[in-house]
Amino acid sequence: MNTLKIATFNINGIRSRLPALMQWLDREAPDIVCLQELKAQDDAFPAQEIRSAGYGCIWHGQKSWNGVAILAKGMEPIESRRGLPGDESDSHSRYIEAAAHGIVVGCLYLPNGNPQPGPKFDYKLAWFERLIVHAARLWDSGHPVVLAGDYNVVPTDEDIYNPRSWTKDALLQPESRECYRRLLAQGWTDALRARYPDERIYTFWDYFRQHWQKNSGLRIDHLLLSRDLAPRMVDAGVDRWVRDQPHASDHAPTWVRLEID
DNA sequence: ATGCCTAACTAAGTTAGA
Repeated sequence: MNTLKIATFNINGIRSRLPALMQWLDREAPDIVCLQELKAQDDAFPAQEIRSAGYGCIWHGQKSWNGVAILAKGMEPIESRRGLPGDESDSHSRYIEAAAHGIVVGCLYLPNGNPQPGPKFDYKLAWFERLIVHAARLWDSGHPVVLAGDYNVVPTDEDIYNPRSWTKDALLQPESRECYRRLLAQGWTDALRARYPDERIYTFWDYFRQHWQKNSGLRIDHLLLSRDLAPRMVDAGVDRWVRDQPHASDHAPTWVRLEID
C-alpha cells in the first residue's frame, strides 16, 4: 500500500529551529510539509539545507513575523497561489498553496487575534471569512485538497486542557469557533478529530507554567481533508517527541497519512 | 487583572506570540 504522510508544523522561527527541522525530516520522512511562522525574510530561508535533505520547497517570508512554506520530498511543489484572495492591502505572509504528489495543499497561518476585542480580532475574523470563500472554491474544484496549518482556533472545550483561564482569548471566542464550524460545514473532514473522536489531543503547549511537562495543551493545528481524501486516511497523529527537544517550538508537527493509488 | 516564557530586532527595551 502506498501512503503519503502530510504534516503541518508551526516552527516558530525557522532559523533558530533549523536543526530541529532537519532532525524531524530525517526521522519521520513526511512527504509533504506545511510550515508556519518562519519569522524570516525570503532571502533568509534555508532552502539549501532543506534541498540537501531531499525536499523541494517554496516559501513566502516576511521580516520578523509570519511566513509560510511548503516542502515536498523528492520533488518541487508546483505553486498555485500565494496570499489569500479578497484583500489586496493585506501584507501578511500567511497563505501559500501548491500541488505536490498529486494533491493540492493549502498551507495557512490564521491570525492569532489577541487582544480581543480589537483590530487584531477584527483582522482574524476578516481573514477567516476570506479563507472560507477560498476553501469553498477549492472544495468545488473537485481536486484532492488538504488545508493544513495553524488555525489559531480551539474548536471546542474538548480541544484544550482547561478553558477556564482562556475564556477571553481570541482562540476560544464563539466567533472564531463559528468560523471554523462554517468551514467544516462545507464538507471538510478534520483529520485529527476524525481519527481520535473521543480523545484529548493537543498540538500546542505554551512556554509558561511548565504546560508541556503537565500536558496542558491546545489543539489548534488542523488538517482538513476534501471529500475524496477523507476515506483514504489510514492514520493521523502528533509527533510529540519534537516538542520535548531542547529549544523546541511551542507547537508539535501534526500529520495525516493517506492511502494513494 | 497581569505575568509567566521565547524569539526578532537591535543594542535595553519593545512587540508579538497564543
